[in-house]
Amino acid sequence: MNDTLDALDQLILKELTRDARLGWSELAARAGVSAPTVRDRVRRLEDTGLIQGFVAELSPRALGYGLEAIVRFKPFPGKVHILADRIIATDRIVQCDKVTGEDAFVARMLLRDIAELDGLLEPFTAHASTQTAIVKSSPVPMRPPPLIE
Amino acid sequence: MNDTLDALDQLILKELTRDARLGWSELAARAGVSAPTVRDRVRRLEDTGLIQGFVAELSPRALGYGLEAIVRFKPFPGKVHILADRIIATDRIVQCDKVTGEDAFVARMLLRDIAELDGLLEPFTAHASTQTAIVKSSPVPMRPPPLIE
DNA sequence: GTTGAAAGACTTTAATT
DNA sequence: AATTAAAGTCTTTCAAC
Repeated sequence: MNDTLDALDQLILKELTRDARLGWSELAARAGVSAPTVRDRVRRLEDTGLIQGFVAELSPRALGYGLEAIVRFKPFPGKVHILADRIIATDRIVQCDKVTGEDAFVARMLLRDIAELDGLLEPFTAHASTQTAIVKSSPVPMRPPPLIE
Repeated sequence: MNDTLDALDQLILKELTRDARLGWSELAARAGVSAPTVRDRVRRLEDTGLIQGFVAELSPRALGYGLEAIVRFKPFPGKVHILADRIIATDRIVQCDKVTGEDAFVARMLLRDIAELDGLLEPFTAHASTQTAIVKSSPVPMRPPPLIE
């Protein structure tokens, strides 16, 4: 699965999870090795799938989404599949997991304001009951997994 | 809050949310403008806070985390603050939101295997009751917000 | 697996439209 | 606000250790 991360790999991952646009030479300087070396390491980390990709993170608030909600969906009998399809097709849902238990899906939904909530959930009323919680703050904004071997 | 995104901004954001390491010249070619122009746009998008940062995404599975759990915490009276502190200090919790309702915190936790669950929740038993759901799949892995103005 | 050096490609600045 | 051109810098390849 993963051939143990040495100190260099760990340093590279730490830097790239902070700033994915760091150049090879800057990364090399911080790591105390040559540019071709870090480039090689990163390519290997990508090839093994440990680095899944490099992405820009956008601010929902700056985009006009004033609210986030956590919505739990409890599917009606026989509706699990169509519910999943609807969730995937709803682009205001920016994250969703299928989980054990009665509330089969847990989703994160973006709202311009609270007035939008009813309308956004309406398409799901035929397929599931929902429970909604409004996000008041995010004590742990998405952060990288601890690096273990 | 945000001075409307024109077609160029939108294209740039779309590309950078797919590959944050794209070079200016490649981005410029895809957008049909010059390199200094895209560089300028991206700088402005960063300055306005719309682009929060560029990060490498790591694979929890490739790091040896075979399971993910969604844990809901219902704090005991007077324990909200210490609970929040413990959550923040737990690096296996890679995301946590404080939400409305009885289950004041909703967290995403990484587990090497199911045997770890009890031990990881044990430190919280003095401060909250918990409800745990195991992630079976992720129909919507974290994706960018829809771009609106 | 890592390095150093050279060629080539990219980025950045500044002047211009 | 975007472009061009030039200077500087970074990246990449490859031979060597």
